[in-house]
Amino acid sequence: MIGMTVATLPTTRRNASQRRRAPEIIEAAAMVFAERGFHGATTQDIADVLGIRQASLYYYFSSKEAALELVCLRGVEGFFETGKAIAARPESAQKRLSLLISSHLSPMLDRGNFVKVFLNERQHLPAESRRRIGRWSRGLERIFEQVIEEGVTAGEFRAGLDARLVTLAVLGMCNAASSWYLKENKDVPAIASEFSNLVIYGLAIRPAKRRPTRR
Amino acid sequence: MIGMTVATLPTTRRNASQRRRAPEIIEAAAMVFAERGFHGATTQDIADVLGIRQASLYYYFSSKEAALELVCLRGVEGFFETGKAIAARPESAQKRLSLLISSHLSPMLDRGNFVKVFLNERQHLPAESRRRIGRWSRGLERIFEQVIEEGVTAGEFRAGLDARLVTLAVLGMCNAASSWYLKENKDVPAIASEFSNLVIYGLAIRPAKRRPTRR
DNA sequence: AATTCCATCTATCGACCTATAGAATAATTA
DNA sequence: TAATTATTCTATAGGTCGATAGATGGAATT
Repeated sequence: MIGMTVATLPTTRRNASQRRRAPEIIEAAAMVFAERGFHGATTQDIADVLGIRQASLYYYFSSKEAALELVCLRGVEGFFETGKAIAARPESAQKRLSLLISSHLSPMLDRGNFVKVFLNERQHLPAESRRRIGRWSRGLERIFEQVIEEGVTAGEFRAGLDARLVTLAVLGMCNAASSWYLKENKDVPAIASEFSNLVIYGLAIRPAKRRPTRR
Repeated sequence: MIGMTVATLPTTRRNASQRRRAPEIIEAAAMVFAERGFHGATTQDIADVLGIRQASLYYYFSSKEAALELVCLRGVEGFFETGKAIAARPESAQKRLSLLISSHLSPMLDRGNFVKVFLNERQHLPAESRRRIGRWSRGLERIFEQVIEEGVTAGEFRAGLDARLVTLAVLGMCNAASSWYLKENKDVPAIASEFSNLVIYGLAIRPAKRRPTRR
């Protein structure tokens, strides 16, 4: 359309990544939203982090809500896919649940703010994108739930447990980490290991009855 | 005190509860804050719930932040005291931890919105009241942590577990319930029972090794 | 060198929201 | 019933914030 010479796109068309600073801008938004919450944060706050003017942000996103959506998308991305891959492995339910816990915790290392914003602020997304993103997280819940049920039918886990409640317990436990892992001095593998032990032993069939160590 | 006959306060001084609707107003605030978050909610939203004018609210609280503080106070009240009482009982650590979990979950029945607001919105309190309220919740964490440590030294729980991480796991698990217990169709005793089992079995010393049921 | 494009800037509008002042009404007490 | 007190109202000030329009300067392209 513009600047065409002869054929289609003969010259080294500058189709290179437009908005080069986009990742930096969205990271700043994640940081500010994580710290103050979506409604508590102002676009001015984001601009301050970047050292640019408030209005300049609108070159990178069309609205504050759009920025939230970008942050939330990076906050969920990968969770469902890796979860699905782990659930499909040919290993014991114990092993798979343990891996699910690890992989659920690991994104906190490199994109903790994104995950935190997704967890706490997704309710403020406009209806449409909220539903879209909500599907991902319900999908992930189903993955956990199913592995737990498989563990029960395989005889690895206690019969009679409520897989739904256990799922909510495990996810609640893991997700809470996003709110304290910066303050506490614990590294992700240590957290994953402690949580896995708690859950795996907690669900396991107890081999023999034994009265609580008196004395 | 009230209804004295002769001496001080000759007439039936109307020292009765001023601001009669105060509990109703603060409940409406809790509901709105729980639903939209502190900054996402407007005083108009609260007034709409009550069917009064926005400005009339200021007869009941001096600022929106003051309303948040009132809600948060009811959201934490009792947790620390009952926790302390349970921890002091002369029972096994298992039993006490189990009771701590139950009692931590039960306020969701009658004041779920207050608890939810405390958990999610306390960060937006003015610095002073945030610190004051923060002390309560750190106190509660210490109670859990100590009971867990006592369980280890008593030989009820696995040696080598990280009591701090387990505390954060248990509280994360329980607190998450405030965000889903209305949607999920689970009653509080069922949740408490499932969570207790998970945690108590998860921490318990396993009586015997047993390889995962192959086939 | 001229042109086009990218990124950021200045300036500002309009909407929304908290909080105050003071009038008006309802309830209670003397 | 009159006086007093409690509650809600109207009106609006004052501030903040998101978003738009259009200008500016620099970099890349031709």
